[in-house]
Amino acid sequence: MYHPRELYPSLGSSYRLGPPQPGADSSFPPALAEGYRYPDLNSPKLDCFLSGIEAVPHTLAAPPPLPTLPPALGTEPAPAAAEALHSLPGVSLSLENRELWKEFNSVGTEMIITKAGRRMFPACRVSVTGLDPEARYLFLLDVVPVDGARYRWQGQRWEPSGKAEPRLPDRVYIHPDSPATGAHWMRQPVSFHRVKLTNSTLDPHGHLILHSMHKYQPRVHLVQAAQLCSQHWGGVASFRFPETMFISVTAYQNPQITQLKIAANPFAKGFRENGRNCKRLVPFVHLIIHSTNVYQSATMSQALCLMPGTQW
DNA sequence: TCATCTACCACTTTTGAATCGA
DNA sequence: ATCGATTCAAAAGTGGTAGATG
Repeated sequence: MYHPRELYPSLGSSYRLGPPQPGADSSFPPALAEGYRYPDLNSPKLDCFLSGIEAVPHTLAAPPPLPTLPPALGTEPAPAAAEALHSLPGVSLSLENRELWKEFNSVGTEMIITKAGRRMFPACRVSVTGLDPEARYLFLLDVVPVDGARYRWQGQRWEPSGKAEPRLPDRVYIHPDSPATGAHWMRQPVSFHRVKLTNSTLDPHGHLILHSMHKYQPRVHLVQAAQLCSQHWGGVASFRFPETMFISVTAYQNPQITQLKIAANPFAKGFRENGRNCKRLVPFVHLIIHSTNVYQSATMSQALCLMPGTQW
């Protein structure tokens, strides 16, 4: 498996999202840095959806609805950080591959969904601090609609094009390490790269079911509990990161997203250079791939925007 | 006619079993 | 007998594309 550090050595090992420390880089506002906690997400509600564990061990029934999310992709300011009613005091989450997400979000992230299930790229990868090293926790991820609209690619940008499809039965992905001790979760970043998205409403594999051409927001939930089916919860905290919003598609609409995926995803190397599959790869992206120095001096989106005479 | 979806392709990475040597 | 390193084939994950679908 790959790691952002391997893809972008210049970015370092993590991207702090917590409130800036004195003297630290203050380019990230605290509200954005903190993620977001949902005030009405509490233990009893989570208890009900965790009772749905059946044949698919890592997929659950619907989580409770959460407060209104920003309606636009990457254009709204981050919500102010809010403490959950039954939160885990002192616990904070940071998005490890935040810079990569920001690159995609600046263009308008799209995620392919297929009948068989498709992984997310970038994947949600988070670091957690403030857990009780001895206590046991569950790490969950779900994806919820951002608004009530269906979207259409209009050649240059995404625009609402009608009412959203009826909301599908929500599913929750449980990180396979769950339950594990706080020490385990804090030891290294927690990756949800195995999460798969599908548009099959009858999906039997436990993938997260989405509508195509709709805008979604991943959420990460942390639950203190000794077992998956525990009836006793020590606390719950939920987080979302605005830069991880995306529009689900069955085929990429924005060519810039295609180029970013090809450039950043190791599995798409076959489309980068040489070989049959490099037809659509533009020259400047070749430059980005082959020259670490070029990428270090400009972000991917900057490079794409600066590409002279490039037709997308 | 058009937008969207599906199946298949070639390519790359990941995974795990088998093998070997210390 | 055990352990770690290496090798290799199969499985899984990519975007592109042609054709199907509504």
